[in-house]
Amino acid sequence: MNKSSLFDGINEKDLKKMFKCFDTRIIEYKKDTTVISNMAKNNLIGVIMEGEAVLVRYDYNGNRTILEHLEEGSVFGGIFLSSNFNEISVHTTSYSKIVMFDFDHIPKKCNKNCDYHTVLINNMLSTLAEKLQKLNERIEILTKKSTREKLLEYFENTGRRLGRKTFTLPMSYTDLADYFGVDRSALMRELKYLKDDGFIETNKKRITIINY
Amino acid sequence: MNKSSLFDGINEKDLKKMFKCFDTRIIEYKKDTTVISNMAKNNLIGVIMEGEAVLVRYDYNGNRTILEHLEEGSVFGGIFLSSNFNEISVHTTSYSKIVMFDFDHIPKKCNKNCDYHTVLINNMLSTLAEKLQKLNERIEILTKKSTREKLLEYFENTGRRLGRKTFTLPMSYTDLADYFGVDRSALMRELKYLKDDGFIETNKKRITIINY
DNA sequence: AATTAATTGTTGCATTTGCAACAATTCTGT
DNA sequence: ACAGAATTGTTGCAAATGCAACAATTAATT
Repeated sequence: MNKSSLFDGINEKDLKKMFKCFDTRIIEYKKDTTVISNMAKNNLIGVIMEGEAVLVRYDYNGNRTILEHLEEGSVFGGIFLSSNFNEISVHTTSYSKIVMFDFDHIPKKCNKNCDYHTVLINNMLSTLAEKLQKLNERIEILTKKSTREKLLEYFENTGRRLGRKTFTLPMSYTDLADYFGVDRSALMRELKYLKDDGFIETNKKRITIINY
Repeated sequence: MNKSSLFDGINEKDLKKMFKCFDTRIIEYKKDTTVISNMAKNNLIGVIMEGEAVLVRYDYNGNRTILEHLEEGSVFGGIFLSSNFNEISVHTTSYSKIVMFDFDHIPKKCNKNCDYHTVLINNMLSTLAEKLQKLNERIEILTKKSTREKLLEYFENTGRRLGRKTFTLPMSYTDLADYFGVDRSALMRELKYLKDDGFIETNKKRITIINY
C-alpha cells in the first residue's frame, strides 16, 4: 500500500501511528468523483494510495485543463500550486483510495516526537524538490521558440532519462500539445516535418531518435 | 544582515552557531565574479546576504540566458533546478556576500539538536513552496498561446498582487520577453497593439490596466 | 459485438511571430 | 561630461503557428 515516496522508509506500523497523530482521513472514492475543489486555497496534502486521478483547472470560460495526471503515490495539495489559480480540483479517473491531512502537521514538532516525523519531513523536502525539477524541465521546453525545438528537447530528455533512442510516449499527442502549450494540429504537422527531415522515426507513439 | 526568509526567526546568535555547525562558508565576491559553475550537479545551497547576482545558463551554442535575478535574501542551489540543465552558474552583478553550505545538513538531525534546526527546516519548506508557486505562475503564462494573452495575464497577476491598476515593471522589456519565451520585437509590437486597442496605457515601464 | 467517444492525421488559410536590421533613447562607467 | 554599452522602439518580410473542419483510426462503454 505504501507506494508513495512521501512515506518512503516509514513502516506500516509507524504509518498507522502517524495517520492517527495527523488526524488523517483515508477516503475511498468511486470513479469520476470530485475529491476536493478550490484546492489552491486550502492547506491540505493528499496522497493517492490506490487508483488514479487528475488535477484539473477550470478557467473563466469554463474550459477544463488537465494540469497533472496523478497516479499511485502521487502527492497533491495547495502548497504545490500558484495561489492565483482559481478553480483547481482533483477528480478520480478510477476507483481510488486517498489519504488527506493538513500540511501544517508536517513542520509542527509532534508532541510525541515520533521518529518517523523526521523521515516524513525529509521525504517532503525531496517531493518538493522533485516537483521543482519537473516544472523547471517543462519551462525549459516551453521557452523554446519553435515547436520543432520543443519536440527535439523533449525527445532528447526522454531518451537521456531512459538511456535509449527508442521509447513510447507516456501520453497522448493531445496531451503532449497541451504540455508544450501548442496547437495539436501544428504539433502533428511539425512531427511530420521532423520525420521528413530525418530527425526521428515514428510508429504510432513509438519514437526513435536518429543519430545524425 | 539576516534578510533571507530562509533564516527567518533565527536570531543572530543562533545563526552564527548554525553556520559553524553546518560548516558554512561566507564568502565575499567582487562584482562580476563567478560564484559557482556547474551548479545543477552539486548539492550546495547558497544565500545572498548582501549584493546581487544572476543565475545564468549557457547553452550548447554558448548563448547566455539569465534564469533568475538573485537579490538580497535569495536562495539558490542545485536542488531548485532541473538535473538536465548543463552549464548553470551564479555571477555577481555587484559586490556580494554569499553564504554557502551543503543541503544535506538541512534534513540531517544535528547531533547538538539545535532548536533553530526545526525553524530552518520549516523555512526551507516555505522557500521550496514559494519557488513552486513562481514556476507555476510562469508556466501558466508560458502556456498561453498568444503574446497578447501572455501580456494580459502577466499584467493582471501583477496588478492583483499589488492591488492596483498602475505599476512599474520590475524588469526590462528585454527580460520580460525572455520570461515569456517570446521575441523581444514581437513583444514590443503586441504591446503597441494592446495600447491601440485600449487595453492598457503605458509610459516607459509604467503600465496602467484599463477597465473596460 | 455494436455504438459512442476520443485520439490521430491532414489540409487551407489567415494571423501571429521570429528574425534581421536600424535609429533613438537611456543607462553606466570612467 | 563624455563615450560606449544596453535597452527601447519600429519596420519589412518570410516562416511558423493557430484555427477550423473533416476523415480515419483506435479506445472505451454498454
